[in-house]
Amino acid sequence: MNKEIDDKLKLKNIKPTAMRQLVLEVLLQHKTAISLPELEQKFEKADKSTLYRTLKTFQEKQLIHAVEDGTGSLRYAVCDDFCTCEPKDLHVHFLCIKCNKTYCLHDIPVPEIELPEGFTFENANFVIKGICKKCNF
Amino acid sequence: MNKEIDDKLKLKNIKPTAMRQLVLEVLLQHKTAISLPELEQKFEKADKSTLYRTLKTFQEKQLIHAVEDGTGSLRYAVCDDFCTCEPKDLHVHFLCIKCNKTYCLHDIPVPEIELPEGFTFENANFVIKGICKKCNF
DNA sequence: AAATGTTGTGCAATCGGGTTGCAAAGTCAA
DNA sequence: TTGACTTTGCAACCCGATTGCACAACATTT
Repeated sequence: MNKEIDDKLKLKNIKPTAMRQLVLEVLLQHKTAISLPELEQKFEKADKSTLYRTLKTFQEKQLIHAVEDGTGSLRYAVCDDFCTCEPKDLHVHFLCIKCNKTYCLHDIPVPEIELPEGFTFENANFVIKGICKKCNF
Repeated sequence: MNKEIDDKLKLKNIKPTAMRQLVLEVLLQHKTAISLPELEQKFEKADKSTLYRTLKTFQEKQLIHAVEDGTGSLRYAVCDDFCTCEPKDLHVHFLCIKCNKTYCLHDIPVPEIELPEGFTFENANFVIKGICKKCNF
């Protein structure tokens, strides 16, 4: 099997079943974040709930992160190798309103915000909507 | 009928039906953003699709704005009087993961982000999750 | 290898938010 | 009052997410 894939699974302590290898392969190939329904379409016959649980496992083990891009379905993208999904690892996402793809802007961290007194920070979801490079030309 | 409510409707060119007055009243009373299902519960017998379309109308006329807070349902809050829902009017939202309420942080504008070349900005959704003041004490 | 426990998978069903079609009721102007 | 337009209520539907259950795959112990 593909070395990179098995390495990534091992790195995050995920047992490398056939299903998981396939799913991770699709996730890695896909340049933009992908939703469960989209993932389903990539497979001829895989079961929805299996895919669902595979994504959940990946997410728990911090192999992937979820983006709430407001399209009505959560989208997932592979984390950087040493991401622990903590505040410092958070980045901005971009949803193209034309092609409906969601990009990870890995280089753009979510800006720190000074919250009102008494409010404490746990997590953040920052999605910018607009037109992506491809659709702009 | 309540003067404030009718004024707000008139200001945004919305015909003041009984239903709309009631819905706006609830929205104004409610300190945090409210979802369609939550709104439904505030009424004994109002119809879901009527409420749905009322919210849509309010949103189109920029009386309210929607927040995608990742709870699975859109939440709505009344805009400031002269909000036109343009980038300059965007503010950060805060979702308390304990009481599940979504606050408008009116005073905290969504920070400007320098997008990668070729990407253009249209809109943004920035939700911070954590514990709110009430739940922290 | 057989027996046992644990984990993963497939199928079917359910839940819940959002949305739509349609007909009846209400509004308004001529 | 008539006719055009808008709003409302009801029922149905769509679709993403989630769960229960049984069986399969795998690992572990004897």
